[in-house]
Amino acid sequence: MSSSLILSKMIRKLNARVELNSADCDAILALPFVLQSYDAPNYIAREGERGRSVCSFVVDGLAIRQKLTAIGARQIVAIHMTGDFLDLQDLFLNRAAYGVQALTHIETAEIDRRALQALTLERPNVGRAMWIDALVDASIFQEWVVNVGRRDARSRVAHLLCEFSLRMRYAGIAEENSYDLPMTQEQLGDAVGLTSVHVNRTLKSLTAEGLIERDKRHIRLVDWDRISAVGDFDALYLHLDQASPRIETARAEARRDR
Amino acid sequence: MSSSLILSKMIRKLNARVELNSADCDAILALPFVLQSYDAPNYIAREGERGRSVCSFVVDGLAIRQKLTAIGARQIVAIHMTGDFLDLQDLFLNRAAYGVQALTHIETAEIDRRALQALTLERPNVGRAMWIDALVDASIFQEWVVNVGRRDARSRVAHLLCEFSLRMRYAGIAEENSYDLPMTQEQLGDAVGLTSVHVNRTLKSLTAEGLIERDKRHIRLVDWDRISAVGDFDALYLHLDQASPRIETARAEARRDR
DNA sequence: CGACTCGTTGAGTGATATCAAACCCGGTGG
DNA sequence: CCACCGGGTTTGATATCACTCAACGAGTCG
Repeated sequence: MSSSLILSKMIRKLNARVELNSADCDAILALPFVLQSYDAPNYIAREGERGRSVCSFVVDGLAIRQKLTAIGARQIVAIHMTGDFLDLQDLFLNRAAYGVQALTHIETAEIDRRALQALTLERPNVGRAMWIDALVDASIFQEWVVNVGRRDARSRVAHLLCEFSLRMRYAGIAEENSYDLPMTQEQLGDAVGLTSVHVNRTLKSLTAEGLIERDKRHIRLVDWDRISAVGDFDALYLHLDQASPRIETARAEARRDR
Repeated sequence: MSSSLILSKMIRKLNARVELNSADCDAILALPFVLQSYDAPNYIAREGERGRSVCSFVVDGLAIRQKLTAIGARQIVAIHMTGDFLDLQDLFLNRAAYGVQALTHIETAEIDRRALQALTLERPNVGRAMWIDALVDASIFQEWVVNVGRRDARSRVAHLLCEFSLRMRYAGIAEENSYDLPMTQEQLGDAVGLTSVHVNRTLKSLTAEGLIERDKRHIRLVDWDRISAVGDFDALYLHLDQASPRIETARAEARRDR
C-alpha cells in the first residue's frame, strides 16, 4: 500500500467529521509515519509506558485497550477498529495508563506524536475532527461504565453486540446486522465484566430465544428491535450523526457524481 | 465575585496544564459568559439535549454526570468539582448523551460554546490545556469501567474514596486524607454499581478494620497505604503530574516570591 | 408533633462466580 | 490417514457475593 494511500484513509476519516480544505489535506499527507503490523496477542503499547513517540492510526484490524487489576483480573475498556486512532487517548498525556493489545493481525500507521499534536493544535479543521473523535471515544467509555455498572448479564452482552454491529458497519467491515467477532468468550467477558462461562450461557440463551444466530465467531442479529431492547441500546452515545467514514464516503461519492 | 476573577480561576486551571502567554489570557478574559447557580438535585444539562449553547466551568460546588437505564437504574459516570469543566465532554458534540445534575449548590460560569470552541481551536496553548483536561476526564472514565467491571465491593468503594481524596485535595477543597463527601450512600452506590444497602455494609466494614473513619459525611482515610491497597488504587490514571491547579498555584507563588 | 430522608440492620433470595469435566475442531507430526 | 494436542466452547454442580425486602432509628424541616 502506498504511503499516500494510507494517510488518505486518515483524511477520509477526519473529513467525515469536519470538511477539510486542501491545505489541511496537504498537512496530513506530510505527516511522518511508519507502517507497522502486529500479530494477535502482542502489545502495541504497555500500561505505564512513558513518552511514546508515536500515535497509531488503525489501517486494518482490531485492538483492545485494557487494564489488569491487582488480583490479576483483566478489564477491557475499549475496542478499536479500522479507522480509529489507537491511542488518541494518550496523545497529550505523558504516560499511558492502559495497555493496548492486538486482537487480530493489525496494520497501523504510527504517526510521529509531536507532528500529530502540532497538526491538531494548529489546524482548526483537523483539530475539531480530532476532538470529535476523542469525545466519541470518551462517550463510549461512559456508556461502558453504565453497561457494566447497572445492567444484568443479558443486557450487557446484547448491548455490546449492538454496539459492535453499528461500529463495524460504519467502519465498513461488516454488513447490516451481521459480522465476524474475533474475540473469545473470555475476552467478551473481560469487556462486559462477566466470566467466560457466564458469557457462554448468556449467548446460548440469546440464541435460544431467536435474538441472535451464531456460527463459530460469526454473529447475526436476527431482530434488531428486540435485541436492542434487551440491550437497552440507544445509539445516541455513538454520535453517528457526527458523520462516520462510511456515510461520508457515500455522501462524497454522491457529490462527485453530480 | 467580579467577572475577571471568575475567568482568572479558569486561567489558573489551564495555566497549570500548559503555560499560557498574555495573549492567551486576554483571549480567555474576553470570553462571553454568565454566572449561574443551581441547587442540589437540579439538572444542569439533560440527556439527549441538543445544541446547548454554553459550556460550564465549575467555580464552586459538585455535580454528577449520569445516565438512566431502561429499568430505571441510575449509573453515575463522573463527578465534577471546582475547577472542572462540566460538559467538556460535549463541547464538540451535537447532542449530550448524559445528564448533568447538581450534587450540592453549585456555581458555574456558563461560557458561550462557540467562543470556547474557537478559543480551543485557535490558540495552541489553550487547546493543549483543554485536550489534557478532556483526556484526563476520559482516563477516569476508563478507570471507572475497570472499577465497576472487575473489582469487588470493598475495592470499588475504597478505590472511589481514594480517588476523591486526591482529586479534592488537588482541587483545593480538602485536606490531606480527609474530606467532606456530599453524597448519600445511594449516590455512592450509583457511582460504583452497588446497592445503597451494600455500600453501607461495605463502609462499615472498612471502618471496623480501621481503614477509614466516618463522622456523618466526613471521611478520613486513616492509612493511605492500606486503603489504597484494598482499593487497588494507582494514581497514574489521574495524571496529576500533568500539573493540577493546587500544585501549580504553589509553584507560581514560589516564583512570585523570588 | 408528623412527615420525610438517610442510615443501619436482619433475613432470605438470586444472579453470577467457581470448579471441574467433557467436547469440539483445527493443526501437527508420525 | 490417523493419533494426538491444545485452545476454545459447552455443560453440570456448588458456592458466594451482592440484591431484595422489610423494619427501625436518627436527624431535620415545616
